[in-house]
Amino acid sequence: MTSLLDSTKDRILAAAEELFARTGVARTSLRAITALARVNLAAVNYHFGSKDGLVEEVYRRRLEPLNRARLANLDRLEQRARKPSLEELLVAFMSPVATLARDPAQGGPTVMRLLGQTHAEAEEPFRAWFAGEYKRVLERYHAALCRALPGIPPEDIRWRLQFLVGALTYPVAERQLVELVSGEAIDPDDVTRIVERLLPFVAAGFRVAPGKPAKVRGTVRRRPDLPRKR
Amino acid sequence: MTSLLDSTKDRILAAAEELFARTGVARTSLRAITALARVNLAAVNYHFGSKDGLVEEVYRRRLEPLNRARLANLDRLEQRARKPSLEELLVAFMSPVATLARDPAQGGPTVMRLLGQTHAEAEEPFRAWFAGEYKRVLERYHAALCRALPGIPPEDIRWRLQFLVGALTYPVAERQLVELVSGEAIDPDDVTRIVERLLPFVAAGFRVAPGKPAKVRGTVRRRPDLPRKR
DNA sequence: CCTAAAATTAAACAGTTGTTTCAATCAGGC
DNA sequence: GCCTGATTGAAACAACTGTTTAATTTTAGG
Repeated sequence: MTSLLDSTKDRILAAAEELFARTGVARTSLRAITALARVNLAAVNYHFGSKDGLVEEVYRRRLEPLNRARLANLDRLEQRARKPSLEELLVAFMSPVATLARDPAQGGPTVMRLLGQTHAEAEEPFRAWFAGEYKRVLERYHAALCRALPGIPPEDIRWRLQFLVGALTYPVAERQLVELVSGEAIDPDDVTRIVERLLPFVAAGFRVAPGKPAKVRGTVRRRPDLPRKR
Repeated sequence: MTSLLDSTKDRILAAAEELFARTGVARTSLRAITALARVNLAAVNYHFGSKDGLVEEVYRRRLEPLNRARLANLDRLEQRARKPSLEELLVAFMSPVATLARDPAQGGPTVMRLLGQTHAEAEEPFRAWFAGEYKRVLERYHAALCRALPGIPPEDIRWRLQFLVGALTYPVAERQLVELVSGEAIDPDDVTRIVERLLPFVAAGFRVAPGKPAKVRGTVRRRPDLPRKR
């Protein structure tokens, strides 16, 4: 994975990405990173200024191409003659994730767990940048989806976009947990399969008429404080 | 939120939950917790043995009632005469989340971010317990959903359950980010609204015929390494 | 009221964290 | 060759981490 010819900077990025994805940013020390990269400890601060600088670079390296691809796909769909279908829009949004996971040079399967951690991990000011970029993408897709689904209120489409992101991010990022629960091991290349399975699911969800605010009655009963069995 | 009459143990749990949800376990120090709880530093190790012990207790306190409610709801549906509908099953699974978020005594809105962090944060051996409990719940719902949807292959239902969990967890846990992106502030009580909006979405997704393994062509183009503008 | 257990306190522990320093080494242009 | 700037190296820095100690206070039962 880490070629011996790679520069110090590249080796640090690769090692950091690997460890961030595996254990999270907070639990990963610079010493663990530099040891894995076979690089001097001070190299991180020299090349990236600080740990935060490294974190930002690690994430930016993966998120930028992802967002760029999503916007490029949308551009391509919109400059055609006929207006894009729901399925085309969903594929345009989801497929770059599969592509990233398929290409080792762009992070490969590892990058997916990294993406999942983004939401939980991100701290200011990196979070601000991330949210800004992300917002741009979601806004454009929201507009396009509204045109493709004139029958659905824009507010519902906004929520459904969030559902889509959740449904896409979770199984792809939490591979480990999903495997444990489902029993079956997940092939790294199967991010593509996940997207294929997800497509009809969310497409149907986007098209359906939104429910009127019915009451979803809660059902968690309070328990009197029983003596806890240990 | 933290009553002055609460015991030391309760105050620690409340403070820890608050900080874990806000910044994550790894980034939360015992000193930050004990300061917020207005309690001596050593109290954590005295009452919970270790930080890990505290973490486990914090999560267990919220996850146990959630899973218990989900199973109880399912029991109730299954011991009726007619077999439960898809919507009934989905409500049984989702509504406890809304109930927890509505009741401050059971964690209130804060607990939702905590749940979202569970997946990213959990470390062994706590992760093992969590995955085991979770698996039991998902297995039972999987079986029930298969009966309610005899036309859909069990494997697809398993995946769709994962999608459901993702779609439910993400917007509910990442309130902060969702707000930032969508512009509109989210009312804490609106976890109920989220569940209401999510219900028809996932119901339609569960019912639709699974797509055949069509190719979802990737669309992330590699870029030659342009000089990075700084 | 006395006493034994439970709970709280302040202080120190050893280990790890990100960062800095400064000398040593490397690279390429003249 | 030599020199200048970029890079690497080993060591130390202060700040912070979870945990432990031992003395003290509080609590409850006879």
